[in-house]
Amino acid sequence: MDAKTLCLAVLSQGDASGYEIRKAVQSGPFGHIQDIGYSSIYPALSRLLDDGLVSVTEYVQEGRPDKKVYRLTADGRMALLGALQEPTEPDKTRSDFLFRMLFADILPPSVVEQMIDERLEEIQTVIKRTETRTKAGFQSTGDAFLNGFAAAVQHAMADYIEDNRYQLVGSSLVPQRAVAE
Amino acid sequence: MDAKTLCLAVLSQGDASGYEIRKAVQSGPFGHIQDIGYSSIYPALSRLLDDGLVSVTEYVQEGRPDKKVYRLTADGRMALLGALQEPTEPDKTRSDFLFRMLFADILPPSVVEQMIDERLEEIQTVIKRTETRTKAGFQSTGDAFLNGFAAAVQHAMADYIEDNRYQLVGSSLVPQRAVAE
DNA sequence: AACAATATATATCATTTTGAAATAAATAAG
DNA sequence: CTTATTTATTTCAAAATGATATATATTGTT
Repeated sequence: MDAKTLCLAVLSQGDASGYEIRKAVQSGPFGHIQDIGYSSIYPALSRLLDDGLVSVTEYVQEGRPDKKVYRLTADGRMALLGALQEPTEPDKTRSDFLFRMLFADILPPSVVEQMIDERLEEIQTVIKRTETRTKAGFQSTGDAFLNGFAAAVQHAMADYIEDNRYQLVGSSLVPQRAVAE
Repeated sequence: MDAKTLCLAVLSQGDASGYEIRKAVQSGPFGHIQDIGYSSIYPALSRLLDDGLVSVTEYVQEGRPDKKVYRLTADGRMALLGALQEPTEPDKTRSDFLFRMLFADILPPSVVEQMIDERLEEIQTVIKRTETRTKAGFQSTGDAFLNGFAAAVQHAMADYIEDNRYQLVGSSLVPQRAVAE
């Protein structure tokens, strides 16, 4: 999703500043499937404001920039509804980890081992996060669905990696020291 | 991975033109985890050429632009090796489908149904592609690992969606016409 | 108590990436 | 015979990314 739609989506769950939108995306249900930085959020909010899809209230603060809290307008709500019904593009995954595994043959086994261990830890972290969220309860059906989805996929990944890592490291053609001979 | 590294990676498996690099990424093992368009490839190749990481041979053709076939240089091979050992950033998924499922409550059930069916079909397509690739054999250990990984994850996703779709559609709070009042 | 780290909050900039279109002919499919 | 696909590169506007700047309150650590 583009930054504008993502902002609309977050705002549909409650008013928020740009800063808070970021937090919501990072730690909320969107976290598994989207990422966004300030440099996308703030321009997006400006354009949404120009287009009348959000309104803003400025809270003067001392010590930090004034907080601008955005709220979805009726038009904004319609725009979100519209965007949600546009054709979906296929899911995409970017995996630095798998990219490297493609070259496991030419990497030192110890490096491959470490990458695998790190990836497994990452997965465990995500799994724990989904469990925490499950215990905390869900705001919507979709939220629950997504959390379960994430858990299922993460488990499948961890299982596969654990069951097949030996293929990558066991068969390496480049033992750590043999080359020098 | 950035476009340059991805080009180096493809070229490490054999010489190729920009056009062929795209094809290789689309249909090869990279396909599951990377995507790249011409508008990223060609500038990347230019920069790699400037940096001496690839060399080029131009084949004059009639009827279509001259074909420029790129080849990894020794420096290029080293650069790839280096890039592969840089710290990996966490995997990322972008899912238009899941994004929409978060809002299943406020979408017409028929629309949600259709999105789910389409997504399941997409998954089946990917599964078939992995099966084809499995039968065709693999170029490397990593290739086999990745194919199996993709298969495992796709199956997990399909299973989860099939087992839990009723949650999304059964419980819709917004029957198709109620909003207008 | 002093100090470091993190959280709050927005803005901006250069670099990359993306998606689309322009161009043009050969080849495959119907 | 006509249409669709494949081959092949280039270019452009729009969007996203990552980093940095700014400045203070709050929390955590020794």
